[in-house]
Amino acid sequence: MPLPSPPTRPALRARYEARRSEVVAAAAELFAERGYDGTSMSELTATTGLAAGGLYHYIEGKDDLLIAICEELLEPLLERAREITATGAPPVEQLRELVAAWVAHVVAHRHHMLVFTQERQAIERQPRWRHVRSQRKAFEKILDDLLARGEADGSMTFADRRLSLLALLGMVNYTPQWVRPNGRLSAAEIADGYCAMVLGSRS
Amino acid sequence: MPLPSPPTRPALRARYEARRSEVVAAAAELFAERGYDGTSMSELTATTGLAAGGLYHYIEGKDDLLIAICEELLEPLLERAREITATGAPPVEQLRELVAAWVAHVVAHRHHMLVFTQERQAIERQPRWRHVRSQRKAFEKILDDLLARGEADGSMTFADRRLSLLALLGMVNYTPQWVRPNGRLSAAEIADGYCAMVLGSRS
DNA sequence: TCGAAGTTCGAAGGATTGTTCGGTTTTCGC
DNA sequence: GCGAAAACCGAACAATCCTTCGAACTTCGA
Repeated sequence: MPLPSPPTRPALRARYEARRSEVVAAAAELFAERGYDGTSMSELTATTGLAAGGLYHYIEGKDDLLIAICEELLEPLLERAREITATGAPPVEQLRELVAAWVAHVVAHRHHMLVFTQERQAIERQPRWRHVRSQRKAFEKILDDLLARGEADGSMTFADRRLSLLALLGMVNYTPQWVRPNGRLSAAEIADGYCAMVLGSRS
Repeated sequence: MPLPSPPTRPALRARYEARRSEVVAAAAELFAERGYDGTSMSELTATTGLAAGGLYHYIEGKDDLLIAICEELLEPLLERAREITATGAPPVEQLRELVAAWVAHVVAHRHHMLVFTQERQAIERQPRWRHVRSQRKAFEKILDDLLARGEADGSMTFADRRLSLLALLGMVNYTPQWVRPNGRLSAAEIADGYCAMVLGSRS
């Protein structure tokens, strides 16, 4: 079952998708602030300017928004990660590049990320959540493989590689909870700091 | 407004508190699994065995449970942190001790911790949430002061002390999302790994 | 054993929520 | 400018959900 009424005329398709993305962005901001279950559809109609009926022109339901937020967040990140690991650069350089892109992405899409990390239970009770899960798993595997290659060629040393991976995930996932736009540290500085801790601070 | 009917007879007080704590524990497990707003009171009556009316004998309302979970989690942790920092031991040793106690606490109370970290929005919309906030702030200040003392006496080195603090918070807060009872790593091993990363892995 | 305090029940109420649907207005292609 | 597709409205619906309340049952102290 696709969207309630996706336009068939190609010329209108772009406008439709843009408007839908606006709705998803508004939902991300609201969900990040009040929580998924804590946000009512009437709050969403208020911030989008659309009435109830108009809103459902762009989404299948409230669940749909949650999945859309996660996919909008994970898809470009996963693609960038695959680009970086395909360069053939040394593992340490790849890691620095990947963490930099990752942190920048997380900071730029704070609201999406907050929903992704804070609404795990709400996401997991959706029927379509398995796709989100597979995307997250794929990203974590890219990271783990990268650390494994660095460990194998001796350019990285870990007391416990899996723990270092989990620690890195923890640091980055926590970032949107404290980072502010125009904050003291840039995304690149934050990423550098994280890499230093994971790699043992021997630059 | 205290609880609906706290028993005045001292002999019954203990039984009452114990039963209440059971209810809070059951709520913590449910909230951790399904989310606060995603859990209905009827699910709570099902797992506690109490009917609706009996349940409200021990709690003021659903909000009360959320606050109780946070306080049961933070109070003993904060007390332990104060004990450790009052010993006068060298900062590095105090940090190792504190992180070990912290991780052990987080692992032992996974469900409470998951509610505390995942239901931030639900907590912040409660009227009584300021007490929880002050306890969290107090704990973070203890940690920050400890790092500051270590930096001051030269026993610790940070590229950016605040970033190291936030990274540590991220690692530990993320732990309950992946840790399993009887998992591969003990709480002490996890804590050691975290300390090594924050302190620069020069043991 | 008696009376009171404590505990539990479960149906009912009041409020909110996500979603639908018929109709109206706007926009686009020709 | 005409007709159809698209966009939008908003009242109404069905389903939950949290909480209350009066009554019944159990336990304790004397």
